[in-house]
Parts: sequence; structure tokens; C-alpha cells
Amino acid sequence: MALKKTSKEEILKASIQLFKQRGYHNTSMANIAEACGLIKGSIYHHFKSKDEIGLESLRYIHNYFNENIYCIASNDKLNNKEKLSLFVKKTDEYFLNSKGGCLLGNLALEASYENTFFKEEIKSYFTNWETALQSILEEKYGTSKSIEFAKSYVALTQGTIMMMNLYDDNTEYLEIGKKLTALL
Amino acid sequence: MALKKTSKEEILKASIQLFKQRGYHNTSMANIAEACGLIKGSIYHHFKSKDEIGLESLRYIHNYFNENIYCIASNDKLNNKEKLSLFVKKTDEYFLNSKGGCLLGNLALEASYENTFFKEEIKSYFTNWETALQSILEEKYGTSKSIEFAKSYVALTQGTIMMMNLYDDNTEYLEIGKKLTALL
Amino acid sequence: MALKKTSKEEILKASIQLFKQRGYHNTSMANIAEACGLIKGSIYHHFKSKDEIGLESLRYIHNYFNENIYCIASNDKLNNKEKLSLFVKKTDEYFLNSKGGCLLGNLALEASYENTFFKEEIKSYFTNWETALQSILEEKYGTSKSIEFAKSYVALTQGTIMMMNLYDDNTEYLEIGKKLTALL
Amino acid sequence: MALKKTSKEEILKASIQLFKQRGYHNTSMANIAEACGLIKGSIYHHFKSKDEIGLESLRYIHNYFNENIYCIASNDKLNNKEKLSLFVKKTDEYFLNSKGGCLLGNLALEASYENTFFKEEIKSYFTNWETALQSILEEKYGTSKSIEFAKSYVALTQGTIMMMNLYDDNTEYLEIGKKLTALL
DNA sequence: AATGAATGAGAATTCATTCAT
DNA sequence: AATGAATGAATTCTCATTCAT
Repeated sequence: MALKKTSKEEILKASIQLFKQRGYHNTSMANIAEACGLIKGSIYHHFKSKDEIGLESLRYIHNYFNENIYCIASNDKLNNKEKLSLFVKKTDEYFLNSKGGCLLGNLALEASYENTFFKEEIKSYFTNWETALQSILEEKYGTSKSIEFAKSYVALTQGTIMMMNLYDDNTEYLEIGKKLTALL
Repeated sequence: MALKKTSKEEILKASIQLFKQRGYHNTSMANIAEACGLIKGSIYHHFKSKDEIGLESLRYIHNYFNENIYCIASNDKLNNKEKLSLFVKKTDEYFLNSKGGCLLGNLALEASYENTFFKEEIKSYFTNWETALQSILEEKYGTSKSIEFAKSYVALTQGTIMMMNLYDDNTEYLEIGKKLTALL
Repeated sequence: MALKKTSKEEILKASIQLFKQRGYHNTSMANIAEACGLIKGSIYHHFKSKDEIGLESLRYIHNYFNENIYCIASNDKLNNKEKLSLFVKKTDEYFLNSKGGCLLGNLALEASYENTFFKEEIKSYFTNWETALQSILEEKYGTSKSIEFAKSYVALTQGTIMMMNLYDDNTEYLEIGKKLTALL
Repeated sequence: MALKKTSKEEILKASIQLFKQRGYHNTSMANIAEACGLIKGSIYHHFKSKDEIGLESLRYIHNYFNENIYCIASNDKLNNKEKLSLFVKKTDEYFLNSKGGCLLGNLALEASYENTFFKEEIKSYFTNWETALQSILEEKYGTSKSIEFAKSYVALTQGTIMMMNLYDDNTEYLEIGKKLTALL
């Protein structure tokens, strides 16, 4: 009855939270609708399928990382040491404040089975992450070493977030960043 | 000792494979039955519910690690260097040959939401893993350092398996073990 | 007199086309809106309900036949032979140029189930058709024979239109009119 | 709770009846289930989709005509006059006793839009009908005349069934057969 | 007049589970 | 042990309709 003017972004934010905590397949349209104060069918006014919500959720987060974190690597006003330090700071900020871990990491296995769009989006997110880090490390370590560091850091971060979530405990997490920062 | 009753074990093996690749919620009883050459209803002769299959799947793998890998830490016939080297070798063997990554890691987020039994089983698996490694490193590095190494290694392994799965590429994976082995 | 209010008529025309091709129940308000370049809700400014559109669609076509074809039977300026020939000519013109067959014939079964208004409108359309034809044939053939001819012609026309649509082929169609014309 | 052992054929028969009377799109799985004394989901034990039920319904009737009516044309024990008379008798028997008209005719327009399988099945049904009739008339009338008669008879039958249904009145129907029989 | 957001009912379909045979 | 039939709840999605702006 009452018109509520729910925006696409609100739905995405609610969905992201649910996907992170419950997983993709264990989150129903009814769950999403409820979280938005709508009824099931109303979601379809904004998105044409659950898969569309899923994909746009992945893109929303990917985009956040592009615009707030990965972009640091190409910021001309900072030197590499400053870049790395800011990169780590922003990454930590994000993961320590967002309940439920890393959306793209969480959906990496579960949701990308038989969904090429999801898989490609997730791969691209991680590739961008690695590439950004590598470009910061390149000058000091050369290509192959910096690629190795970048890959290790991303994998370690993902593994640590998984553990952090499982044990509901942040204490380990901050150490990773410190070690990475120490590289420059 | 490994499970002996063939049919039950067959169902578990099929289920584990499916859970790893499709995720828990995206695997239906029909999927499992089909993979076993049975029909849905027949599964209930062996397991009371899907959750029981899930839990027993987790336990089956956890048990495998206990009996084949974690136990190495308490093998009196080996010194620590040998233990670590064997531990890594067996771990690598397992993950490089099993399609779909780490069951317990994959289900860590998706399936443990609102399922305490799953969550506790998964936590216990990872805790055992860390404890085993730590006990091998303890002598040389002392408690706090060895705990740190153990946690890092487990997290890095999980993160790397995630990437290995996503990109369908093993090449990075072997490096982790090498680094760990180098510690002793 | 033909409807004058443009928008309403446009919606009717679009609806008629859709109903003929997709059937009544397989045509949604969204389909109609899209065909008119409107959004679903806007249709309700012109019509109270889908059923109203359905009924007015039937009436629109019925009205067209009344004013352009059935009226020929009572045109004092023509003799029966001329009437019949014109009647057939106009009928052929209509059905050969309108894609999707006969609206009232197409909806006769599908849409008149549990909808008395539709059913009565459709019956009245066919009754008028038969009555008009019969009145033209009456003088030469007498009541019972002319009724029989009229009914046969209408049924044959409907059956032929059905086949014409199904096979997407007009060639048979024209023969019916020729035979009818030959009666006078 | 109670096991009822519903056969595929029972579901088909119920579906055919519903499709004939309500149309394809206006018949829901719930309608079908109710007619069979089942609940919605149970139908999927026997058929994998509504479209499958639709297609098998068409085939079921087509098959009935093949085995009981169209086959008369190739019955070596009868002469053409006997064949035609039996053909008409059997056709009449079927349509006068089956409530709701001709399934394939009724669905010809409504259900074959965007469903090639339906459309091909329906075309094949009518083509077989015409071919059977034509082969009976061929000897006496030659190819082109017998094709024309066959097509006319099929179209007239379909049109008449439509009217018979609409007006809920059989009286006209029997005349068609008589006229056809009179041809030989 | 038109739009965009929302609704509630109902569509097709899937799911885990039960149980007589 | 296994099967085939059935269930009831839940899932994704569509539909006709309403209404504030």
C-alpha cells in the first residue's frame, strides 16, 4: 500500500550482506525481500532475476575495490611505499568492518559452478587485485618476484578472512598487512 | 579406520565430490542419488537426512586428515624435519589430486550458517591442522612463533586452494609447501 | 461509427493483434503495454481491466463486421446477387489482410470458458454473420436451406482460417468464397 | 499419505479434458493435479514440465486417430465406399462423445505460438487426416479433386466443431459426415 | 495521461522427506 | 536395500491491479 521508493542500491546492499553470510544458494528472494521490507515479487521491479542480483552484487563490490583500493596503484601523487601502506590500510578497513568476509571469495566456489558470468567476474576481481599489488612491488622486486608476492598476499588474505569468519576472531588478520607493508 | 560398509561410503564419496564442486545448498538429494545410480528415496536407507550426509561428509574428510596427515605430528619414528616434510608431501598429494578443493574450506561459510554442527566440525578440522603443524615447529620456534607459522600456513593453503580452483591452475600451489618445509 | 478516442483505439488494435496471435491468456498486460509503448500501469487509464480490453476487442471487431460486412445484407441499393458478391469480397479482404486469423474464432474456446460476456459476444458475432448471409439466400433457397448454407459457410470459413493460420498458407481460402458466390 | 498409483495415462486424460475446455494457458498444473486427486508437485513425478504434458496430450490424441480412424484408409479388407463410411462413422463417434471439441484444433492457435513442437504435432495431425481422406477419394475423383475435398472436409469439420462447442449444440454436426459419405 | 513502485495472488518447478510395496 | 509414488513446503518468477507522484 505505502510507496517506499526502494532503490536498486538498497536491494544490492541487503543482498550482498545476505550472500556473504548465508551463501548464494541459501539466500532466497524472500530473504532479500524481507531484508528490504518488500514482498518477494517486488524485487523483480528492480532486477529481472536472482542471478542478475548476484552478478550486480559482485560488480558492486568489485567496483568499490576498483575505485577505492586498486586505483591507489596508479595514483601519481604517491610513491610506492606510500601506495602500499595506503593499499593495506584501505583493505584492512574494508574487511575489518564488513561482517561476513569477502563476497567474491565466499561465492568463488559455491556460486560460480555452472555460472560463467559469476566466475569471470570473480576471476577478474582477484586478477585486478593481484595486478594492482604487483605494479606497486614491481620497481623494487622485478616482475616475477612481485607477481609471486602479490599472489601470495591475495591468497593469504582470502584464507585469513575465511578463518576470521569461521572463528569470529580478527586478531590474526592484521598481521598479514603488516608483513606486506614491510616489503617496501 | 576407514568406513567399511560399502554403500554408505560410496554415497559419502559421491556427496563429497558434489558438495565440493556445487556447494552444499546447490547439491540436491536427487543430484546425490543420480551420482550413486540410485533414486532419491533410496538414500534415506543409509542416511536420515541431507544434513546427516553433510556432517558425515565433513567427518569423513576430517577423519582422513587425522589418520593420514595430522597423525604424522605424533609419529615417534620421525624427527621434526622428516615430519614436516612428510606432512607437506601428504597434504600436497591430497589437494593436488582431489578435484574441487577443500571440502571443509568450501563449506566453511556457505553451509555453517545456522548449522552449529557443521561449524564445529569445520573449526575442529582446522584447529587440528594448526595444532599438528604447531607441534612440529614448536621445538625450533617456540610456542607463539610456531602458532603463528601454523595459522599462516593453513590460511595460505586455503586461500591458494581457492585460487587454484577458481583459475583451474595448480602452478602456484606447490610453492606454499616448499616454503613451509624450508622452515626446518 | 468507429471509435474516435485515439489512444483507446490504439490499445485495442494492439491488443487484438496480440490476442489473435498469442491467445487471450497468453497475452499479458505487459505484452499489451509494450506493444503500445506504454508501461503496464498506464493501460489502466483507458481500461478498467484485462477483461474489459478483451470484451472491447471482441466488440470492436464485431462492430467492424456489422458496419462493413453484415450491413450489406440490408443495403436496399443492391440485389441479392450483388449483395452476396460484395459480402464475400469484403470478408475475403478482411481475412486475407489480417494476420492471425479471426479474433472471435480464436477466442471462441480459450477465452469464453467461465466468461459469459465473452461467450455471448462471440455467439452474437457468429449469429449475426449467419443471419446476414441467410437473408441474402432466403429468396432463392427458402428458410431452411438458406440457414443450412449460411451455417456451413461460416463454419467452413472458420475452419479454413484455422488451417490457413496453422500452415501459413492462403491458397485454399479463396475457394470458399467462390463456391458461396456461385450459389446465386 | 495414501499411495494412489496414478498412471501417466490418467494424468494425460485429465489434462486433455482440461486443455480442451479451458485452453492450454488457462489450465494450471494445480488444475491438472486437482483433476487427478494429486497435489501440484506430484505431477512432476510423471512428467517433467507442463509443456511435456501438452505435447504428450497432443500425441495421445493424434495416436488415437492414427490407430482408430486414419488407419481405415489403408485397410485392405474394405472398399473405398466402406472405408469412407467407416471413417465418417468413427470420426462422428469421437467428436460427438468427447466434450470440449477437438484438442488439436483448440490448441492450434493458442498453444502453438512460440512452441514449434506443438505446432508441428498439430500440423502433422491435420495433414494425416487430409491424406487419409484423400487416399479414399483418389480412385473416384483423381488427385487434385480429392485433395480439395479432403481439405474442405477437414476444415468444415473443425469449423463445425467450433460452432458446436460455442452453441453447445450438435445438430448441425452430423450433416457434414452425411455430405461426405454421399461423395462415394 | 503517464510513470514507477509496490502488492498479493498464483504460476511453474524443485526440494527434502515419507512410506507402501 | 531399493523403488516409485506421493507429499507439503519452499523457490523463482509472472500476473493483474493499485496508487502516490
